[in-house]
Amino acid sequence: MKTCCDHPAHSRRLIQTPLAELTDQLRRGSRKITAPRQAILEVLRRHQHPLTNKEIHLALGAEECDLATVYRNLRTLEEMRMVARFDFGDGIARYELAGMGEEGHHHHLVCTHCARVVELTECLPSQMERDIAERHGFSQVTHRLEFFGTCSRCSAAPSLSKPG
Amino acid sequence: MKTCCDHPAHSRRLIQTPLAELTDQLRRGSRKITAPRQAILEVLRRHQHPLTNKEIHLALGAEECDLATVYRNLRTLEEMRMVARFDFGDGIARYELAGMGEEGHHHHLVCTHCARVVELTECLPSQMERDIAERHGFSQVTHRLEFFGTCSRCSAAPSLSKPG
DNA sequence: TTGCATGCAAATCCTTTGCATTCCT
DNA sequence: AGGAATGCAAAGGATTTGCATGCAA
Repeated sequence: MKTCCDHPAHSRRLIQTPLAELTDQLRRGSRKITAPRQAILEVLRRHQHPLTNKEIHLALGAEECDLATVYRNLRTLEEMRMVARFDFGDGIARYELAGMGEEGHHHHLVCTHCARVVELTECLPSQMERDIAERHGFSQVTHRLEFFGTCSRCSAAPSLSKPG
Repeated sequence: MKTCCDHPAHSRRLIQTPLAELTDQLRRGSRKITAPRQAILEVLRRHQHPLTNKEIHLALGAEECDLATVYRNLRTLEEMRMVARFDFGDGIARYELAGMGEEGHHHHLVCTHCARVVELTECLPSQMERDIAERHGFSQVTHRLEFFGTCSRCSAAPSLSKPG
């Protein structure tokens, strides 16, 4: 499988939306194209696996902006649906560049020992969400689904494994 | 449907494991039967829908113990699998008394406007988890699944709805 | 008796916010 | 120009932890 970056702990198919298209989305949302914003989008484009605010901030390197700006922008980008937020159960928000519509939707399998993350293509049976919405009179129903377990490396050497 | 308490925002089937059985589980886990511990279990038994640490602490009433003790106990109970922790995406842990084994496993449908919570009986296709585990060489795979949407009351009067 | 559990207070960590300033559009 | 975005510092809120004391086994 083609991997998104050097990080051996992650593997997923590449989306690689051109930066120009991302800035267009900002424009269409009446958001200003600022240096921090572009830098953050570049980081997300380079590392297409779930990143925390802190990790994004670190990855900015020379393009560094304030950590608060990272938080503010990720929130904005989430509202604009340009990024997707994931919850791995540790109380820390993680973000990924969102694919267009349905194509982008996916879930993860997370190793609870070494934090290795595998992107999954599987999802719920398509009618399940609709059934649940209808049965309980809810609208605009979405879901959050993540899998957790122990990866092969960690079951082999429980204490030796390190992320990456 | 039989409801677990007066709270109109929640409805679920009752489990009502006897307190004696719960304290037995503590004993089997070599945990001491203390007043705070029993009081917390009583609260969880009375309100069988997801509660935050703070809510549990409030519900203790006269049996009040320190909030830190609530946190410590919920963590312990989670490790012992006596309670299940849920993530509703707001960064606050919520707990429910766990049913025995498979029977207890369930998911929720949460209204993102008024926080109404509906317990669901639906779950993933039973082989899906096994397939994913096998395909990626993971063991002991579990999952977290929650649904979010707008309940009928909130779509009718978006701004008037209040929890409960 | 013996250590696990608790209370209290302080510390952590993630995240948000107020405000003056900067800078896209 | 004018409003949105940023930097900086401080605040907020959930959760954890150190330590002396208390209590179940």
